[in-house]
Amino acid sequence: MTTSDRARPRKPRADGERRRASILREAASLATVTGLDGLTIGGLAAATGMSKSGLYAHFGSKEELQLATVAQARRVFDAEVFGPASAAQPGVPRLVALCEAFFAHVEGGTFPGGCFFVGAALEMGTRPGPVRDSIAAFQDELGAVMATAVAAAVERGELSQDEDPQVLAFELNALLVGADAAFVLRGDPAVLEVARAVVRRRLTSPD
Amino acid sequence: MTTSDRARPRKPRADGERRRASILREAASLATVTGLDGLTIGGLAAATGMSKSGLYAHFGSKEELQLATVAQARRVFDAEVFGPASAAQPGVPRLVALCEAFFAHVEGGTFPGGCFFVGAALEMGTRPGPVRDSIAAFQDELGAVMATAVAAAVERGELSQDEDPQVLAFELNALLVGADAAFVLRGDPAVLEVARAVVRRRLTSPD
DNA sequence: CCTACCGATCGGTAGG
DNA sequence: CCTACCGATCGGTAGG
Repeated sequence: MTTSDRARPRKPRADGERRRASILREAASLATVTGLDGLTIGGLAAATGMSKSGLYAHFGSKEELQLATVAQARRVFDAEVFGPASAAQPGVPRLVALCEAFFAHVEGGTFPGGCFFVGAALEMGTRPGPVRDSIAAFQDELGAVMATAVAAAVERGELSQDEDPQVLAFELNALLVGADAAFVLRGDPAVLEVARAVVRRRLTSPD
Repeated sequence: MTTSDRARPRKPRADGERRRASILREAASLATVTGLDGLTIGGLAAATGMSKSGLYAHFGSKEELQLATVAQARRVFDAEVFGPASAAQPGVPRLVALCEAFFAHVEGGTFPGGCFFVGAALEMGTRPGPVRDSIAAFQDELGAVMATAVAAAVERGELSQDEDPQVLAFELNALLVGADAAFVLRGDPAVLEVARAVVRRRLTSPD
């Protein structure tokens, strides 16, 4: 608490924040190709035109960089998937919007390697630590959002009373993961069209 | 074609073949944790008690090692999944057997990182080359096996005439991939039980 | 944020 | 199959 704390109240390191954000956008993209572990300080330095030690000034260690990259990917997912979904009516419309937004997110090429969290889940699943925990926390949230939307749909009579929220959430999640994996491997948007049709039929015809 | 070719017709380098096979079993296991790219000559040497140059004597290059590792994983998948499936009756029984064998393969812990090909598809999808091609070829085969079994089930009247083999094959594949991803991340067999129930319901109740 | 550097490990080779 | 080695790159640090 020095006097200088109040002397310059505006834009404290605003450039540094912007720089950090642009580094993390690059990091999240890179990680969908190389993996979170294959994301290298030197490689990221080259991609951003910085020196390695410049990156260490921002992130301190590789693990901190990985965690910041996961947080960045989460912000992107919020903006491109959760956002559009929460704008839709609760119940089936929200479930459909969530899946459609996911497919658009994957197809739109935000990340070259498809959904960040699908790749990260497979890569980090067997590697205990804070990075894996942050991926698992995201998956828990996604599952909870889906299960909540399913429960709302059941309450509104849009889905059968027999529908188990956890089970249908698993089914839908699997369709997203399966579509992402197939699209990344083939690069063919047709698989996303198939996935869209399956989601719509599953949510709009009788169980 | 020298005389020695016929002088020792039995067990030509049988020890070398056995050694190679045991190296590849270790390589396939390791790769489900580290990834095919994170599979390192030095790391595999340490895991097998060999020197790095000993591995180069067997495989020549890292890419050759990766291709041989994919081939090994394929042999395991044949033995543990395709084998049991082909022993079942064509149609729905074979589809169910294929999925059940897959879940048992994942749950049984053959590989610490779950299904080799799920992780490999996500990892190699954005990295063109012969290794990715071999992964894609496997996925094509799995899809074809499933679509063929669906078509047989439709012909036998076990599934609705409206069922599109390609679409249902995609659905089932997604359930396998989604179950593998969730099981690897959580380590909880309960997700496989959910997946089994979904598969059975999808294949035994009216569409 | 930089240059310059550290020990460790990478894929791969020489020579046996 | 081994030891011994190559240049390149890894994560990270010193000092500015």
